[in-house]
Parts: sequence; C-alpha cells; structure tokens
Amino acid sequence: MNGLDRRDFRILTELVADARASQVELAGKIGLSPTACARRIHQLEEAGIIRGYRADLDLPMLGLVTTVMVTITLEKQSEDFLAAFEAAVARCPDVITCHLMSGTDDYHLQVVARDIADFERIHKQHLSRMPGVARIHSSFAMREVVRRAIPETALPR
Amino acid sequence: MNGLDRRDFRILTELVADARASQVELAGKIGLSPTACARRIHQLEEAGIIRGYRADLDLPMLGLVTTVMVTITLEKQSEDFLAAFEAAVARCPDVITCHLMSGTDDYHLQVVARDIADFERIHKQHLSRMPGVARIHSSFAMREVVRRAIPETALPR
DNA sequence: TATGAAAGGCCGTGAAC
DNA sequence: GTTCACGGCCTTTCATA
Repeated sequence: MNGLDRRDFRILTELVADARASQVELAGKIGLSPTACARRIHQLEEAGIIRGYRADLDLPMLGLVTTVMVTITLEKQSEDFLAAFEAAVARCPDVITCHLMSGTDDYHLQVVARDIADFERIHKQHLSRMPGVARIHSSFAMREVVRRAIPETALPR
Repeated sequence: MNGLDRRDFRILTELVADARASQVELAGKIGLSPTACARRIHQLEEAGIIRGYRADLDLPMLGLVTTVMVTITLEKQSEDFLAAFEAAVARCPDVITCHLMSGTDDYHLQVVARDIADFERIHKQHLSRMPGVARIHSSFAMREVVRRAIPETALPR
C-alpha cells in the first residue's frame, strides 16, 4: 500500500479534521514548507489514498431523521442474481451503504429516510421491487450514538 | 430547519462533491458572485447544516480491509446501563458507527479492522469488555457494494 | 435583507537550487 | 525539502435595489 511516513499521516489526519485548511496552515502544523506539503497532498490524491473532499452535512437538519438498517436475502446466490440485485441497489438514491455479507450471503443496507412514511415508500417503491429478493428485514435506529469519518486507528502518529 | 432555496441546495451539492472547490468556481456554477456565495456558505456553516469538511480516504489502501457488522444486546435496558455502554463504545477507536436500535433495544455497530486477527483483538479487548453486554453477534462484509456520503434525495434541485 | 463591485492582503503554484 | 516571485483568490468595505 504505501511508503507513508509520519508527516503523510499527519497531513491525512488534519485533512480529515478540516479539508478546507489552507496549505500554509497545514504546513505550519506539521513543520513543513507549504510547497512540500502541497506536493505530498498531490501524491496522496494521485495514489488514490485521498478519494476526494466532501462537506459533512447534518442530515437531521435537512429533514432526514430516520435511519433504517435493512437485511436482504436473495432467492439464489448465483453470479447474475447478485449482479442484478447490486445494480438495483446502486440505483436506489436512499441507500447510503450496502455490503455483501459472508456466511448467509445476504446484504446489509443502511437507508436514510425523512420519516417512517417515507421509508414505507422506499420499501414499496425500491426495496421490494429489487430483483431476486426473497426476504427483507428492517430495523429502525432510535438514536445515533457514534459516527466517525474514519476509525481512529487508521492513521498512526 | 430551513428557508433554504435552490441556490443553497446547489452550494451544498457542489460542496459534497468537492469541498475544496474555490469560491469563484462555486459562484460560477450556481450563477452568483463570489461574495454572495461566501456569505451563504458561512450561514450554512453557522446554522450547523455544514458540520465541517473532511478528506474522504480510501480505507483499504490504508490496510483497513475488514468491515464487520456487530449487533450487541445488553443484559438490562435501564438508563444507566445504556449510558455506561455508550460511553465505552465512544471510547473504542475501531467503531465508526453505532446506533441504538428500536424493538429489541440492542445496538448496531460498524467496526473496521485490518484483518480478521485484528478484529479478534478488537473483540477481546474492547467489545467483550464493554459493560452490561449480554450477547455479541458479528458478521463480516465480503464486499462494499454502495457507499455514499449522503442520500441523493437529501438535496432537491 | 441580499447582492454586486472594487481594493488590499494572503494564499497557492511553479522554477531554481 | 526550501526559498522566492508572481498570479489569482479570499475578504472586507461600500453602494444598491
């Protein structure tokens, strides 16, 4: 994967904390000239380690207060069933994460909705219509306890 | 929540796509002067709708290739049991999300580890030692199918 | 109340070492 | 990795609808 040193990790740490920090600011914090800092950032971007920079929005403030964890089991686990299902999931705008799980070969989805009625719409309109779906299990989140951009162990210092 | 107009939503959309876009760039895209654009951004920040700006890192490239979905059930659901458990979860650096779920009153955690052995360490060292834990169920993700910063329905246009 | 225009200082970028 | 210089950006102020 790498050849990253402590300064690279420091840069990544700072950019996760504040992606809009100026380069002189970053350079000062990690003890480097702005030019060298900019070069490292470019390398991290081109290596694909930095995928981009995103604004972190408060979803509840935008009316999205309902998080639902959905487990979906398919009728069959053949290649084309998986592919067809995954294409449908990717097209559903309300899904923010989807993982293919080991063991029982089902999918875990995290769905965000405005309220329970909105989730019902998503369920009817998208989830239940996805190809090859045998069972859908939904459970509602009452409260978000922890939310981190990355695990704290990702970037040693 | 609001009083947000189309231009605010456009700004948010652009900042989610690229948080490092310059203000003249943003201003050009949404048809506004840089000054007005900057003012709106400041208001969105102070309103708390924009929580911050984060670099989006490729975790697999940093050696974090193992995502585990963990469900934890507590022995009791009294206030202080929940509070003690939640404090412990917040202290675990490998947990990136934790939700209190409705119904059975357990917690859903998303844990990121370097590999299965690393997860075993996290399990022994953190998860199993959290106060009030009755049961732990872990399932491994084989593949990430979808990952979005925000649902596409969050920002109308 | 929100926008647009102009001025000044700061930042980001590239060349040379 | 650093220094230096230049071009552009960000910020503030002020005038306007």
